[in-house]
Amino acid sequence: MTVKKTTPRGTTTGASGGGGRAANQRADAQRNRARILAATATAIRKNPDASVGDIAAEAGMGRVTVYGHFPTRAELIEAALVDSLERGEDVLSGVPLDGDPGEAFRRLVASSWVLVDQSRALLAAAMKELPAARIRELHEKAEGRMRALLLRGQREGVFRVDLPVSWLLTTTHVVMNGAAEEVRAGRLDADDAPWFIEAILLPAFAATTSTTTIGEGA
Amino acid sequence: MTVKKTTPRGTTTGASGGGGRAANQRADAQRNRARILAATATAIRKNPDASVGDIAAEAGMGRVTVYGHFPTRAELIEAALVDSLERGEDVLSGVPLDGDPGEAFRRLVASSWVLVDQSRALLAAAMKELPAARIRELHEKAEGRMRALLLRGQREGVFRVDLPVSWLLTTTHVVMNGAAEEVRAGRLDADDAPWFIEAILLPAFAATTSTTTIGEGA
DNA sequence: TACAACTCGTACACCGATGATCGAGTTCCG
DNA sequence: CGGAACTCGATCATCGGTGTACGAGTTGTA
Repeated sequence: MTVKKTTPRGTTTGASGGGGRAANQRADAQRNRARILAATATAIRKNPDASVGDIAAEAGMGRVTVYGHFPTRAELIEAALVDSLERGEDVLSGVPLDGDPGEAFRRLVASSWVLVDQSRALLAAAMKELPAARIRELHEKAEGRMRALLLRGQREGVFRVDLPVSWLLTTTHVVMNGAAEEVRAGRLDADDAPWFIEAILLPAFAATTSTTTIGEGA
Repeated sequence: MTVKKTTPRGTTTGASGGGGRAANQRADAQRNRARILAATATAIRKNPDASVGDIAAEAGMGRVTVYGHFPTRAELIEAALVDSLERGEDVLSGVPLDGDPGEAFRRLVASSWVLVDQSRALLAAAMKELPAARIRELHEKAEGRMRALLLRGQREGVFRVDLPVSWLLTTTHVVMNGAAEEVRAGRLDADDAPWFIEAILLPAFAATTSTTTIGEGA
């Protein structure tokens, strides 16, 4: 009777309850787990649908070893996304959101931009592998923060109220992603991106004070 | 010695020179070709990476028949995109672009929106299959039109000049795509979309009346 | 009407990715 | 130090998609 050899411990550990991190793993196993997660992010960034083999190569280890940590490709992608999002939370939670909504928005966008640029490929990959509900669930916190800020801006008369917050939110996402794409394509310098994004979003979201609209319909 | 049976005639007909359309095809073959193209669009819309089998099923015909018209999956996707783009050209070329740039832009966006909504999935699929250069080449005409309009708007002082036209163009694309995505997700009514798009883009692109540009180079 | 064009189904070879298994080597950790 | 945990490479079965081949049936067109 031979005992199971491969498969460390952690993987996703049941998960059910709270975020019970890796229980009793050996130190180097944890290190490898981290390396796999990092490799996943970069591999996916290079090629949106990289295989587990590609990822393993990127991490500099055997394909089976990766399977030892994550039973399926889907769980691997999810873990990588979760990791990336958690890391992002650490940054975003430090951004002060009080004071002028416009200024706060600007700060939040500047910080978010970097994160979006890093993990959007991962997110795209995850969208193919995971149910949409799970994706939304993971974004909940970051999205809630931005939504709350936009809402406050509306209440204080700084942001326009003739458009629903959901659309402002979508626009924000979309413009940031567009900037990321332009950077990736080499058509935009990464350092200029935050300014380009602000330059679009701030006037677009500004409360219509003295009707600076161009065409003016209705 | 049996003669080749399958494979109609047309496919892409050498192509080299001009756009020599289907030469001597039987009437029903042409009809089927059109059906395949349409099915490709709808199938891809349902599932971004639908197989040739899926497409054939959508068209209500055998998989081999599809291969009879298009030798490879890539050529099928390309043909579908070309067809979709040509159809779009017919619409877009009818939009009057003279007069106030803001108004013209609004008209162009409204017309483009529908087309984007219809063929963006196809475009996404094509991006995975075709070289980026080919994609750009196919968009050349539509993109050129929009670019020229934006440029005129800048020259006439209606659109801001502190951002490059390329970025305005990207923003336009991205916002329209975002709207399409929201519609697909059921979070936005298709009829409202054009207004939502304008509402964002027009103030975002408007010339900064009080010239307080922040970055302002050169 | 008769031929050629076209369609259809089945079947096959090929490829790449997934996920499991085994056996042996290596490394951590008590 | 010694056993357990972990890594590694090779191998295998499986699955799904692509593209090809054949043979027979069906339909447009001269």
